[in-house]
Amino acid sequence: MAEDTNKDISTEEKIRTAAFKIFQQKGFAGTRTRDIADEAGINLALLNYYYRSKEKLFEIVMEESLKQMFVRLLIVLNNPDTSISEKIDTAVNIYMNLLIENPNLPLFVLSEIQSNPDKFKKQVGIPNLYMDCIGIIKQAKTQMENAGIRDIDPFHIIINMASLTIFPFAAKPMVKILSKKNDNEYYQFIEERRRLIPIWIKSMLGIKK
Amino acid sequence: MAEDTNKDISTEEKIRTAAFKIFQQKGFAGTRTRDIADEAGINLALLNYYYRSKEKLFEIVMEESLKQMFVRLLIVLNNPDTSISEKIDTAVNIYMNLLIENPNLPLFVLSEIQSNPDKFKKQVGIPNLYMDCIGIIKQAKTQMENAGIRDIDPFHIIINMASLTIFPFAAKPMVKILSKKNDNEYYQFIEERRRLIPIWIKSMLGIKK
DNA sequence: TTAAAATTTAATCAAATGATTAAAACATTT
DNA sequence: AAATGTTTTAATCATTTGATTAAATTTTAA
Repeated sequence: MAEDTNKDISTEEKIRTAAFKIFQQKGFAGTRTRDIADEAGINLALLNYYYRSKEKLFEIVMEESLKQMFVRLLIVLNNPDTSISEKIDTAVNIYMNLLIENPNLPLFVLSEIQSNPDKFKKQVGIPNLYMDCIGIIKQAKTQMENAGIRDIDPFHIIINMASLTIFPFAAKPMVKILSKKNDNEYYQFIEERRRLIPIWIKSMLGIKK
Repeated sequence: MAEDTNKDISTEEKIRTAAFKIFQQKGFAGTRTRDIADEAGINLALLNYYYRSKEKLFEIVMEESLKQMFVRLLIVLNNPDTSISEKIDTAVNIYMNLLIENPNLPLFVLSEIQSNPDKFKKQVGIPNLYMDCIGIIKQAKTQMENAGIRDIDPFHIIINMASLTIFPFAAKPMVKILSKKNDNEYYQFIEERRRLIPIWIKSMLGIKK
């Protein structure tokens, strides 16, 4: 049962917020609508009154989660006025901020796709992403050639940035256990990475500064 | 329903194999014991006859999955007769092999821990891992100092290797969609990474060869 | 071959869970 | 205030699902 603050927050919004929290934590199959109702502090029937079904509510959470995963990033990467180096700095920073606020987000999205691959083939938003990605890759390629950067598929670089940034969040409990770090130390470790990842990526590319 | 081959494979083993496949794909909550029974081609009651409960069977799968995730790696990293450079090469290779055979393994382990963190705090095997990890870090530190490698927490390097290697598998469907690769092209991409990741890691460390 | 043990099956149970319903409480409009 | 529309509640339904049972079948041992 969540705290009963803020009467001014609508029931609909309370359910939405609770659904984000519980779905991202437990996944679709592991979430009971009663968990969401409890977390939101509302009667179970209200969930179906406002959102019709568990599936419908889940779709809203998933669609918004997918957007969060990509929208900010694509804006940065699509900006034609920034150099590769600047793109790397900004992209890592905004991703770090996103993940610090939503640590469960990537594992939620990825494992829902894994457990039900067909369902997400046609997921809204994804088709557009491909076109954007093509553009970025092309732009990166020419920029990299112009800067005399050693020949490498730019898609590897995007995956490397995502890997180095996202994985430590996806593996948070594992990382904490293996390194015997408490929450503060873990986030200190993350902040070190915020500084280091752009350096690493650039050293991979052979960029000096 | 799976193929009914090999009468010589015991029912117990058929259930075990099916449980690995389904649990790793769908997770604990998303798996119905009937799914496992169907996949194994056996009567549902046999699952409980041999393994007593869904939980018991899951624990076996999870324990073995955790072992797979670490055992091979720790043997490589703990070998005191190899240089950092050799350790990196071997570790990436064995992990790639593991992941190509079990692409769903990392996401399964990580998301089960995420959805039920308390349950795995005391998981067998994990406590020993910490001690091993300490040893590796220490050895790496002295080796890195001796080799004049720039000062960096060796734990970052371990996390970087894991990130660059594991993430593209955890995000396989995403990677395939975003890059419009079919399965062959995806695995070609993975094989490129098998070659590139050790190079990248070494370039992060300032190792030339 | 026969008796005992192990394995397998079909049928069923009980609890969990997504969803609905009808009535109650509350808010808004006239 | 009365009527009307909206939101909330408690109770209940129907399905799914993990587990059990008792009988049937197969295997093993004597």
